[in-house]
Amino acid sequence: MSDQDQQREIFYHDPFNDDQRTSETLFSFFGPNSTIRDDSSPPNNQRFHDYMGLTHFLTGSTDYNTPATSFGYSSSSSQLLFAPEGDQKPVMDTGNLLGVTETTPFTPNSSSVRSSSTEAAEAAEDEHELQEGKKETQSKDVLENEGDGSKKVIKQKKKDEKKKREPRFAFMTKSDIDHLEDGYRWRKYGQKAVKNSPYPRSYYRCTTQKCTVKKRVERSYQDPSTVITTYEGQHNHHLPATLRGNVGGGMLYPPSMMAAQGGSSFPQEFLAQIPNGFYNFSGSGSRGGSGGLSYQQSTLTPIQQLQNPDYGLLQDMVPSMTFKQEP
DNA sequence: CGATTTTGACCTGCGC
DNA sequence: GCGCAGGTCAAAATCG
Repeated sequence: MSDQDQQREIFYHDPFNDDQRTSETLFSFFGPNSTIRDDSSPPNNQRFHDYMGLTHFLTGSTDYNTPATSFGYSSSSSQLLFAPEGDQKPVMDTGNLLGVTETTPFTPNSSSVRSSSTEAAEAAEDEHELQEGKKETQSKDVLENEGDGSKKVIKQKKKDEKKKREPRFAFMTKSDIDHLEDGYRWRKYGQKAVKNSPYPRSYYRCTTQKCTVKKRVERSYQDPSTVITTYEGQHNHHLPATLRGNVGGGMLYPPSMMAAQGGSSFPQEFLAQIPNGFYNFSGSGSRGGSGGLSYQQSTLTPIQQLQNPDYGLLQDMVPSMTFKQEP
C-alpha cells in the first residue's frame, strides 16, 4: 500500500467526542491519578492481572534507569493508528486520553514507522493462506530430502504449524531503552537492519513454552527517542512465575494498579499490548532490588492494531472505543 | 552449565 | 526470473 493510500484512508478518532468511559477505561489507569472501572470482571481479566504483575518485575530493572525525561508525564503525547487489514487506516488520537493536550501528528512518510505500520499491516494480510498449497508442496519436497535437510524439515514443519496469522499491535514509546520490560520473558531470535534506518530491528519471542507471541522492536530513525514495538499474538499463559530479580510477587503495585486488580473491563487482547514500557519502575538498589516504589509513565504511542480474519477489529476487541471517520 | 544474545545464512513474498 | 527486504533459524559466543 502506498503512503498516499495510507493517508487517504486514515480514520480519525476524536477524543473530545469520546464518552468519559472510554478514556477511563482505556488509558487513564496508566497514570498516577487514574481511575479504574471496576464494574465488570470479564473471563479473561487475568491478562490484565498479569500486567499488574509487571510492576514487581520492573522494580528490579534499575539497570535500565530510564531518564525521567523519557517517561515524564508532561512529555506525553500519543496517538493510535490502527492499521487493520484491508483498506481502513483509522487513527486514534489518544493524547487526550492520557490527560495531555499535545498530540503528535503521525507521519506515514517516516520509513521506520512505515516499516512498522504499513509493512506490518501488509504482513498481517492473510496471504499466507494463499501460499498454503505452495508451502505444502515445498514441505513434501523437503521431507523427501531428509538426509541432509533436517533443519529445513523443522523449519517447514514450523511454518506449516503457524498458518494462523496472529493479531498484531504496534505502538511507539519514548524511551532510551530499546527492549522495554513488560513482565514477560523474551528471547531474541533475530536482528535485521531496517531499510533507510540506522537502527536495527530486533525480533523477540516469548520464552514460555507453547507461547507463540512475538514482538519486534525498532527505533524510529526520524525520532531516535521513539521505540516502535510490535506485538504479534496473545500470551496463553500468565506471567512467568520466577522473574529475574524478583522477590515475591505483586506487592508493589502503584495505587492505580492496585485498584485495577479488582477487575477490569479491558479486553485482554488490547491490554496485552499496551503495558510494554508504559511504566518504568525504579526500585532501590540494583537488580533484584525491591525497595522504594516509584513509577513513571513513559510516553507511549499506540500506532496500530493489526487484525486478521480470525480476530475481530480492535473496535470489537475494545467495544468502549468509538471511532469516527473524517470526511 | 543453562539461558540468552549475536550474527550470518537461509527462506519467502513482492515488485519490477 | 531477479533482486530486494522482511522474517526466521541455528551455531557460536557470551552471560550469569
